[in-house]
Amino acid sequence: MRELGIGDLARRVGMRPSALRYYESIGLLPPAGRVAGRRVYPVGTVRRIALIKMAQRARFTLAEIRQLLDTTVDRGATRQWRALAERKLPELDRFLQETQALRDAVADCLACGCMNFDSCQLLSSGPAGDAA
Amino acid sequence: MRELGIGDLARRVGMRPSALRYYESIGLLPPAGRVAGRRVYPVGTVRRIALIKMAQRARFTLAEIRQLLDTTVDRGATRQWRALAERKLPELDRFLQETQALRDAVADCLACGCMNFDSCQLLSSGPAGDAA
DNA sequence: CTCAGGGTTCAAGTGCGCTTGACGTCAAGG
DNA sequence: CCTTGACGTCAAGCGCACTTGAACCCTGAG
Repeated sequence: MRELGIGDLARRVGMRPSALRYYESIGLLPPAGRVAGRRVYPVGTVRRIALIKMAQRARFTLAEIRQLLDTTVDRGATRQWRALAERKLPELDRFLQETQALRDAVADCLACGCMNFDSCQLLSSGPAGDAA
Repeated sequence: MRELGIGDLARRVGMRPSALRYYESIGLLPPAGRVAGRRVYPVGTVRRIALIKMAQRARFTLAEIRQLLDTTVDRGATRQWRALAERKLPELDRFLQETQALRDAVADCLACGCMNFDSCQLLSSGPAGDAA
């Protein structure tokens, strides 16, 4: 079975058909082929959706993900994809750093013996530079 | 100046007053003191908001953040805060791992010479375990 | 005194990421 | 033949995190 109906696909990727239709509607998935009016997806779609979910977990919006993936889909866009990926990398790194900082803050806080996160001494200095 | 009006506070933390009122309405900020009907905030609120933003950047919902912080605010809740923090730590770690994985995937992909993220060979094996 | 510039409340609106509902079509099975 | 069930479309709804608008009040500078 090299093609999947929307229900099958949805089950495979753990989403609802409505979500897949929605993705198509916003151009995140290419228009599915039709057989008797019904959508049929090549199995590769499973992988594409896995990528989407991956990027989503990293806080990319669907619009961003569409850019990441859509710079694609036909030939030629390699250059564009690379440009975008290179742009995204530092963003990801920055985000990772921030999150790591929070993680460490929580961990330190636990180790520090303070009463709670809000009142922790360790955090008084660091986390978010004030914006005055 | 040990107390701030809502406008001042908003400016300091780079948000709009409406957001601060909203935070209060959902219990994320304790009810501000009032002077002639107007909210006044102790300067410490700046720090609290910095923490909120920090946690937000790490994808905590405001409801979760409220829990993280509210286990607080009066005495006694230390135990609770610790329990919650300990619960959150692994979540954070998991999230960090996933994000790191995405970052690496993008980086590898750039290095791999593939046409785009979607078609990258390197990713064919790894990212999201299928759910069939 | 006046009035501009904040502040107050409450209800409704916004954008994102979907879901749900109403209604319709079609193919397969009893 | 008729029903069942999965699929189709389209519009509306939902939860989150806020913003905006309408209507009102207060303070203080000119």
